[in-house]
Amino acid sequence: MAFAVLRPAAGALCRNDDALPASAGNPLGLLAAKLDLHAPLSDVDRRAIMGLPYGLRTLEASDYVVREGEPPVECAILITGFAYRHKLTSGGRRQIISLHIPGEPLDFQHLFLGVADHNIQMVTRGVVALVPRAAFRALVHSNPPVATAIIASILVESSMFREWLLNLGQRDARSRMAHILCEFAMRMQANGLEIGDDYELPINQEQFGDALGLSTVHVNRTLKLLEADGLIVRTKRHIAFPSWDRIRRAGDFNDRYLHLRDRQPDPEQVGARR
Amino acid sequence: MAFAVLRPAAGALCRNDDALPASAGNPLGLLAAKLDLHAPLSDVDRRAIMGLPYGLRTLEASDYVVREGEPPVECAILITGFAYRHKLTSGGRRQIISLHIPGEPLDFQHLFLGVADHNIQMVTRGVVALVPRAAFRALVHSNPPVATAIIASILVESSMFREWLLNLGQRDARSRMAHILCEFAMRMQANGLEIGDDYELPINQEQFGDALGLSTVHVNRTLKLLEADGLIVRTKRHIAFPSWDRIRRAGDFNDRYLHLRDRQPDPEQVGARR
DNA sequence: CGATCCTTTGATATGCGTCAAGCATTGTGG
DNA sequence: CCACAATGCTTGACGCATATCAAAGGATCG
Repeated sequence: MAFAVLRPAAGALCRNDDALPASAGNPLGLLAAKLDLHAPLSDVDRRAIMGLPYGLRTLEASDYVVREGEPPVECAILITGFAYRHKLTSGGRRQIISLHIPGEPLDFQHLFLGVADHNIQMVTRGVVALVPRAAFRALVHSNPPVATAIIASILVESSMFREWLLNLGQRDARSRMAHILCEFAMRMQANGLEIGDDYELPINQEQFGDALGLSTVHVNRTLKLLEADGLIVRTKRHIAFPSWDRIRRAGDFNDRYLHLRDRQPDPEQVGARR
Repeated sequence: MAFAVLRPAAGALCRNDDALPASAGNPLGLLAAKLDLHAPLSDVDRRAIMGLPYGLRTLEASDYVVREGEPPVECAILITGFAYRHKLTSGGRRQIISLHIPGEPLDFQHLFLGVADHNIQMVTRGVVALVPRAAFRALVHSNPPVATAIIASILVESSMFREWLLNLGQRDARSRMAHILCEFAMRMQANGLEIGDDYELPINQEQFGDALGLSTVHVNRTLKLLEADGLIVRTKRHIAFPSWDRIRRAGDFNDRYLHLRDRQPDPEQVGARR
């Protein structure tokens, strides 16, 4: 599904039919906040990000944002809703690679590549901001603090891929599932999105299975196992953790790989002019 | 194992006890060649890379290059020998994340992060060039073509992590193994390292198992299965493919994710000044 | 030329997949 | 507002791919 390119004047806001978060006079403010998590940005840097040209687009559940094999042109930022990244085997089996929450850039992984090597699809209905890729690349080449933040965000995402590899390759179903539940909760919280003691998992059990490398049936059984063990409480897709410490241990979850506490020092101080 | 920082004058060559490839008057030439695979570099750019300050160090098999939890300071480039990236569960199970061949940068994944989130260890004895991380970061911030190549190389590595996720999550042992054998052969070849019709797999079966998420026993059985099916011929650790097409199909191997044929256009032409 | 590491093989166990069917929930159109 | 379709969840029975345990050969190297 190729979508038309909307490219309004820089900084202009295209209101759309979906409600946007109150915080966002400019929806790219969400991205600026997210990038600031990885490397501190000055007001000037933030303005540079929010000054990027963009268009808003509402997508339905299961709409494609990126399709494998196509050349990336627009770089999508998720504003509302959830999305996921996946790859398919030639036999049609699907592996979900990552799950994305509002504010996250969806396509930095293709920023400097010529062809998309995986798909990105909406989990739910939502809004994305489409920024011409060239604008981001120009920023990377001209604004060192923003470049640092963008690259750090790419690297943190890669780190998450690595942790998922460990998860798939070495942990059993129970631990694997607990791990991802922890990761999701922690990321929601770090991005200021968790509302109370529980959160709603936006995916169904089939999708969960494709993220975990498990069959749907086994996902169901493992969920019930975690529940029976008192590690989670479920109502529909809402998950609560009676004890963070217990679920954390069950999932062998150590948040180091999310790099939430190692913001880079200001790049002004790390240039090689020693 | 923290190692002392060697930092000779820029461009100076520290001859070491190990034989270096004939091509390399300057061992960083290997890196320049590798980066040029991802984005075209001019002679000036190449010289900028080869002008980076570095120190050479010979490491023994199983020596650590990077250790999880430590702050990255030096950025290692593999000059000779093989290395691998891995993570451990708290229970001590090891997942190998990637396997590295001469010429490859080992630590770009930590270039803009404050703490290492995984380990890198030598598979064999070999030589690494250690470049101060700040020097690479300065280059990223000052030299757009080189920045493009470095970031592209990071992104291709991430793409490989994604493919490995698909491999671990969705393919059975036979296909998974065939896939990695294909990948390794293709990368060796793309980097000008394959010598004939066969190549030597530098790892033992236990390590292979940890890369595939399989037990050592099952690695052995799967190797013999591939052999019995005529997909590979083995003598010790040497692997040959009687038919590239058959092993490729068995491994569901499509090299798109390696991005060998989509070098970026010269970044001079992609700035956002439209 | 013994010690160590690596590979190979057999026997047995198990975690998870697959198949199949029923149940619950949600949305939709008459 | 009800009926029914579509989608997602749950459960049982069974099979298989892969793990684990154990031990015997090779290879390699000081």
